[in-house]
Parts: sequence; C-alpha cells; structure tokens
Amino acid sequence: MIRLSRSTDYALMALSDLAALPADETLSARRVAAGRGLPTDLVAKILQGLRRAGLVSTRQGVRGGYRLARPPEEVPLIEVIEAVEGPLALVECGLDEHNCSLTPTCCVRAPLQRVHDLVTKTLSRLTLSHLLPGADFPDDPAADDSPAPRAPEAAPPAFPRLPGASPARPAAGAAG
Amino acid sequence: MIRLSRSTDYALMALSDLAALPADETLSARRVAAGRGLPTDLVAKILQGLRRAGLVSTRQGVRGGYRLARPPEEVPLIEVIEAVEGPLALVECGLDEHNCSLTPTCCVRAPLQRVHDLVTKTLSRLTLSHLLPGADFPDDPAADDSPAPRAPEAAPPAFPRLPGASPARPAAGAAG
DNA sequence: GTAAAATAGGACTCTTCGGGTCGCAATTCA
DNA sequence: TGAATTGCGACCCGAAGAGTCCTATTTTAC
Repeated sequence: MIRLSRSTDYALMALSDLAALPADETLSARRVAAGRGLPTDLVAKILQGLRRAGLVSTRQGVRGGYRLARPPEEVPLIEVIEAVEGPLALVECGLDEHNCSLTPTCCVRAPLQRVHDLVTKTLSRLTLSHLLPGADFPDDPAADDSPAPRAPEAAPPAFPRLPGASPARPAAGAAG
Repeated sequence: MIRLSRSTDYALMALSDLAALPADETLSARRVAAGRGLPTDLVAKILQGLRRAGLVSTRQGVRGGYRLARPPEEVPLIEVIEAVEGPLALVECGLDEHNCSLTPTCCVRAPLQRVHDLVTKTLSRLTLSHLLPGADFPDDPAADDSPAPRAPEAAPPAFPRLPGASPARPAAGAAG
C-alpha cells in the first residue's frame, strides 16, 4: 500500500491547529499532542523539522511554542509533505533520471512521470486552508481556476488544560 | 520520499515484455529477468503474484512461462500497482474511515481523498499499452476522452539466449 | 537567583516491510 | 519413466518508519 507516512499526518494535523490560532499566539508541541492524542516527543520532533523547512516559527522558553510562518492559504500541502518525507517521487529515477540503474531498459518512467506531475500539481493547489473546518474544496484541484480559500473564522479546537498551563492566561481558547 | 516499491517497477517491466509477445507464446520468468538484468527469483515471485491477481496466465513445465491474460490496452496500471502493493491509499483511513484511530480529530482525510481520487482516475486510464515503445500519451490522463491506444506492432525486445532455451524453437525472437 | 516550561537535537530501541534467496512441488518433453 | 524446467511458497536480512529517552539551551514566573 502506497501511503504517506504517519509523520505527515501528524504534521498536517499540527499545522491545522496552528492555522486556527490567533495572530500572535503560539502553541506548544505538548498541547498539540495532548489535543490530538498524539505522542508528544514525536510531535515535537516533527515540528522541529517543519521549523527547519521554514513552515513554522518558534519561540523558546516558558509560554513559547510554534506558530505558522505564513498564512494558511499560502502553505501548499506539497510543501508540508516534502518537508516531512523528502522529495516526492513515484519512481526512484523520478528525481534524477541519470542515476537510474535500469535506464536502457526502463519503460515505466515516462508514464509515471505524468502521474507524478498531476499529483504535484494538485498538492500545490491544495493548501493548509483546505484542512480547516468549513473549508470548501475546488471542484478540480488540478485546474488553474481554484484559488485557495481564505481561512475561515472558525472556533479553534479546544485544547486540554495541561498541568503546566497558566490558568490566568489560557492560550488558544483552552479554557473550554 | 513517497515511492512505488521496486517490485512494482519490475512488474511493469515484466508485463511490458509480455505485452510485446506474439499471441500464443509464453515467456519464462528467467528470460524476463535476464533480459532486464533483474534478480530471477524476485521476478518469478512477482509474476506469481500477478497470476493470482488474474493479470497473467501461466503454463508450467518445459517451455512454459507467462503471458498476458488480457490485451495490453485492457490492463490499467492501477490494477498492476494494486496487485503488487495492495490497495492504494494515501492515508491509513482511506480504505476504511471507521477504522481510523484519530477519527474525531482528523482533518486530513477529506482533502487527501481528492488527491487519491485523481491518482486513481489517472492510473485507471493509463494502461500497459502506454508502456510499450512508440505509445503516445493522452494529453490529460485524468480526462474521459483518452481511449487507451492499441498496442503498437513493435519489435519485441531481444531476450538473451539462455542455456536452457530450445535452440530449435527460439521464443519471442530470441535468436538475435 | 532559581525553578519551571518550552524548544533543539541527538542517540537509541522496536517493529514492520521491502528486497532477495532457497528448497520443494508440479508439469512437460524426450 | 525420468530428467529438465518451471511455478510456488517459506524463509531470511537489512533498511526505514515510529516512537522513546536524555541532555542542553532559552525564556518566563516567582
């Protein structure tokens, strides 16, 4: 079964949480993990990778955390996927056709390249804003006439109150 | 890097060899492997899987081998891929949404399902005939107006003469 | 100043799965 | 009938994904 790694799922979920955050708020890896029921250390590691990819910005220390580096509608899903999984390539030689051990006899590259192009095109047009509740999808994500929707003003998900969270200033509507 | 398994590459190559075969000839796994420079036992295993999937028919014994169960233009690539890799699913819950451990909080399924649909549609329209030399591709493989081309009458690839091949009746133009 | 909370980063283990190999069973031809 | 050739399934190994643990650094709260 060809499948995105679980880390990519986690990354998309974490980013959609960050996308629902008020402008200058941050959200810690711990809270993301707790709110989604994901392993904390793994979420932290993934978010660090997203920081290196320039998708999120961070603030260290107490009351620190993560936030999106760009508005959700400017973050194509392909960028998230490639930040976590590396370059997208259906066939090994999709990235470097000269490095294919089967070059003289390989017949699969060209047709699959077309599939790859279509996937890339679609994932470039779908953005984080499409993951937010209430988002509507373009009829044909591969077509050119489907602008990414503005992020809806949806209520942010209720993050659980953690032992260490300041009760006086709950971030991201955690007061549930 | 999300990628089709190497076995799928081998399967597509083997099938394209079978597609270039005269009507009632067969081609052994050994010859396919030798002709492509692939590991013999692995090619054999893959072809056995394709037989179970109903994509090829077999004949055992001396001068036995494999041949396509259907004409190349009636074998969509998605069928080959799923025969080797199992059901295609970008996300774990793509196959069974009720079996998702993250159902209440998961937001990635719906958008990725659209990508999945597009990939499936494309791979359903591309067939083995598109892998044969001289095949032309539809402009938009995801559109409905692109019938699979008939298999071109191309010269079959020259398979190496193997020690065990009957010199009197070389199959598949192996006489070089 | 100190403790707590958070990121940053690496090392490590465990499990799964793809890739590959080996031996046996079945079939066909001489 | 037996040898040759193939199909077929069981088995093994290494890589990569998934997850955990530990330490260092930074920042805020008290």
